[in-house]
Amino acid sequence: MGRPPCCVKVGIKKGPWTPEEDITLVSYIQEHGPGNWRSVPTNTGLLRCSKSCRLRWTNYLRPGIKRGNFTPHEEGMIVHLQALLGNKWAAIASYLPQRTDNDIKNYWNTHLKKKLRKFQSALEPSPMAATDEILSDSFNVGRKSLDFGEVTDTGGGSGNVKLNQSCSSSSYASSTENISRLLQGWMRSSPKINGDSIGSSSSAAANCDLISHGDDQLESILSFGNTNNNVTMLMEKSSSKGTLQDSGNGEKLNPERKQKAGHQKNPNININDNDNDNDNPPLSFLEKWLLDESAAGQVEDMNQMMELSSIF
DNA sequence: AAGTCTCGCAACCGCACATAC
DNA sequence: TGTATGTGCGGTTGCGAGACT
Repeated sequence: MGRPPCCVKVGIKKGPWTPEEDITLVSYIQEHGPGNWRSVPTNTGLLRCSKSCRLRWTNYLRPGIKRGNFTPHEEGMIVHLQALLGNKWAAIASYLPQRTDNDIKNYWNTHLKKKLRKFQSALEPSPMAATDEILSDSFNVGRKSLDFGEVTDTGGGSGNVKLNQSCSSSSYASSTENISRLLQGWMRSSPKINGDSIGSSSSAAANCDLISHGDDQLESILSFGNTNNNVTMLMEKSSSKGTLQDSGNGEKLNPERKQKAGHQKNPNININDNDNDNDNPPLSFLEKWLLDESAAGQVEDMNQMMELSSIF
């Protein structure tokens, strides 16, 4: 017996959300909090299915969502994490609390994947390599940093880069941003809504406690791209608290799915709060590695980049 | 100026997983 | 134990805007 649809399709509205629908949804969530999505359409009168309401909230209306340009540092983190975790967008998004998995997924598919592919073909020109493409592209292997968008070296040897992208929010996006902004105060004053907590430095890394690993750990991570996405190697070295378990046979890796009690999105957040109530818990090795400007912000080492991009 | 093409993003779809009964 | 239900996730699609011819 197949799983029934999440909602009766008849009379369900599809397509883009209107500002009025957004306001209705936000007002309801302000009053009742996120969750119990099944009841949202009936209680609000929205002609949307529950999944659509949840998606609209988590991907667009949820407070704290950052839209627009991805910074070079964010790009670097995404590249690293994608090489490390594969297409586990929710897990990757847990490291970028202001970005949604959908945003990251879209950005990867439309920008980063393309650029990494070009980068790889520039480094490993095959007989069939599209030479014209390489020549015409602004990508330059000899440059100090990857050309993610229009990256300009600010000089001074600092390694800082400026990113000039032409991303722009639509006027409608602006209106929903305003809706989100209206919610900021509510989020601050209301009891913690675990699934939507943002800005915490604790994240999925809390699940894979990699603190206190040495250079060999880094070596494992860096060579990850050549291991057919088998996380076992990495996790073998982690402590017993590690909950990322990938048998290398496609078994679900995402720690969120192991922590769905209470129907919380991103349960990784605050997952170790019982151990340490400090608002700024020590960064795990992985987090330190990811947040390290020299590693994630500019990707200086071309050989390292080769390994990361070898998954393509 | 008009038609066509390309690209980016919001939203949808189907499946997987957890839980309640 | 099996079924129903709720939710999360990743892949894909379709539309609109801008670029191009």
